[in-house]
Amino acid sequence: MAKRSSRTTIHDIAGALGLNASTVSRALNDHPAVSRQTRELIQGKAREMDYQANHIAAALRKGRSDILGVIVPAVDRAFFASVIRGIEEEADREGFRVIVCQSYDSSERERTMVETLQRLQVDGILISSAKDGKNDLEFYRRIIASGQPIQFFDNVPQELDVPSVVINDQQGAYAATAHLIEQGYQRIAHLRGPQHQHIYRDRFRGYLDALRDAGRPTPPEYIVDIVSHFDSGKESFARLWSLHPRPDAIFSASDFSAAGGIKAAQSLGVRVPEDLAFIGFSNEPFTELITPSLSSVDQQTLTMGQRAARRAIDTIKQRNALDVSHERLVLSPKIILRASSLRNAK
Amino acid sequence: MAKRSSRTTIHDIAGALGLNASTVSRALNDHPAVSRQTRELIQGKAREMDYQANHIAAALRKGRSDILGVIVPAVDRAFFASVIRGIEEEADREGFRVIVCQSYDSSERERTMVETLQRLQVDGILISSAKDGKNDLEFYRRIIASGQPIQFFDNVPQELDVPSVVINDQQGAYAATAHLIEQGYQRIAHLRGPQHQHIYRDRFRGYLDALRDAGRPTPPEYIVDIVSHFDSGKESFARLWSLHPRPDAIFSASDFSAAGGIKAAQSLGVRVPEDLAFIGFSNEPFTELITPSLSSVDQQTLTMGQRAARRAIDTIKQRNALDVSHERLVLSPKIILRASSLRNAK
DNA sequence: TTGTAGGCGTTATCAT
DNA sequence: ATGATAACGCCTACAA
Repeated sequence: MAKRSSRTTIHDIAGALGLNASTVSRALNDHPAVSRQTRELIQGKAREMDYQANHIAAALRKGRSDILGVIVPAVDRAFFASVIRGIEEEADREGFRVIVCQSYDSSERERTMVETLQRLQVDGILISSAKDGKNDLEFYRRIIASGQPIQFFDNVPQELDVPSVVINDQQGAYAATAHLIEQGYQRIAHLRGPQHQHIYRDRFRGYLDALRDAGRPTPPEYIVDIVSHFDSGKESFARLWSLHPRPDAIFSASDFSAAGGIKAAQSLGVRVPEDLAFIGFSNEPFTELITPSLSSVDQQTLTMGQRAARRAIDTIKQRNALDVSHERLVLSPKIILRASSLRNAK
Repeated sequence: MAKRSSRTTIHDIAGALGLNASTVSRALNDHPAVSRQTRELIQGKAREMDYQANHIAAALRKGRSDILGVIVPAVDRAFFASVIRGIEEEADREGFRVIVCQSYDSSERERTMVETLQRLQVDGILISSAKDGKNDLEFYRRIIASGQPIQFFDNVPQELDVPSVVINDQQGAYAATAHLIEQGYQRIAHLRGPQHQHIYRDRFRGYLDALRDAGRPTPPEYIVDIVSHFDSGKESFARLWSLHPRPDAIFSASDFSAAGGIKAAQSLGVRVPEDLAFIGFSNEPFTELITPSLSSVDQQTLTMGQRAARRAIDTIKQRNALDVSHERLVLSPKIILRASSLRNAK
């Protein structure tokens, strides 16, 4: 091993000044019990010697790392990128760093990442669980029992009673459907996401409730199963358009499928929203770029990240105090109305 | 302080087994000089006692953390999200963790993040510099001189001779423009990004070169300055469409502006690509969702991340050996042809 | 093959 | 107000 270009340590500074390392440590941490003189002397010398505190050593000693670990399925999905942004903002404010890991929606990988983060001695872990249906509840229970601060958001393993921040999918779906009804649409179809995921079950339920509350029937053929993708929307449109009577509005559990549906409709000369209205879910960035722009349900991603981080940090700091945040925080989504569902828009 | 729910350490295991901590350490690290028997005994006990290695302690001792720090302007831009994914993939393969920080395009914040990462003792730093034009070259030079492995990607501070991975913007712009020429378009305009950023200067140059090589003139009024945004594209279209003769194709340095231009064109009944063709830059995810789908220049983001990480890791591992990676790696972009620029598409 | 001892850089607890 | 000392958990010469 070549000699590491060894950084200056508090001992180096102490040596150069004929002082003790502990004094230097105190001075650098603005400890009150150090004279103004020596503090300034030390801080000056530190700058001069280009001193960089060794966070690792401090973490080892203090038993905390001031790091938050975040696990999401993938950072390149707009939803998670935005939640992470929220987490970062809040963490920053509190002097925490953030490590981001991706599970690629594999529960096994997710568990590996949890262990990795623990080895790194992160102070808290924030997780949006992998959606492969293979979550190991025992694994999570053990973590929680161990006292390790952990905070879920977005997707929470089922039947697990854990602190979490989620949005009310059902409410969002209800609002979206009710909006279509208000606009005067009569036959409202639903592109339904995979029902083994509860977020999609909730969206389906919101759709049903809104129709029921409006006294509308729900012809089963108006409910089409999709996966959240563009092509899925194209196919679904074809299927729905072959029905009699045809639907005149579609609430899609996915923006991507809605966009696919719009494109397929337009290629047949169907006018959106005059002949067929669309509203999606997630408020993906592209929704305002397509023609017509796509109405959607915003999931308050920034807020979700901020809240999740704040709760995690609170838990970390109050390890011994009242444990305030073992509840589930439910955020209200917000429907964003755009051209694809507005009859009177010019 | 309440007693930390103290994790089990190698000493605990050693105690439980009547062995020495160093033996436990060796066994856990598969050191060859430990008998099969004791190794298995120890590893079994470790599992039983739910032992989690303390990465922090090991990092302090070994002087390495196996962590890579990444600084980007913002994780919620598709470009960076994808590069990060590439970095993660490669890092993962090599047993490195990744910490992601955001500069929000503030050079000052970027410097703060660099210092934070150094305090965390990351083994290497990857940066896409903030684009506010306030990069402190001296700051970077000091880091490089200090021997800290650092690797730039995408946006590199000017006049700084550092290891970096970039794409060839000029080449991409050239190819995009040449494609429009090939398709038979005669009067090709350019939505030009802010010229204080070299990526936009390069794109402009590529555009000019392609026209020159094809023997085409370049009427100055066909060059319109934009910022990379939707509305900017709308305005630019209006400006261009008022000219005589009107352009029949537009190469935009930004996908967003191209999308804005398309929307504005369509609202006037202009047909795309028959009356006016468009090609953008960046291959943003939404490009295939809008109507017509938008041709664009793909920036090989995943590859960029992988290469940058690989080079950083190589540097880290070869601290003493031949320093292979102080060069600039230039990736070739790839033009993606879609309906917005294809005359014969159905 | 295993044990001993020292140290990575910092902070907390004594004592002075 | 400052100094001395020990300890955080791990790794690695070196010794046995």
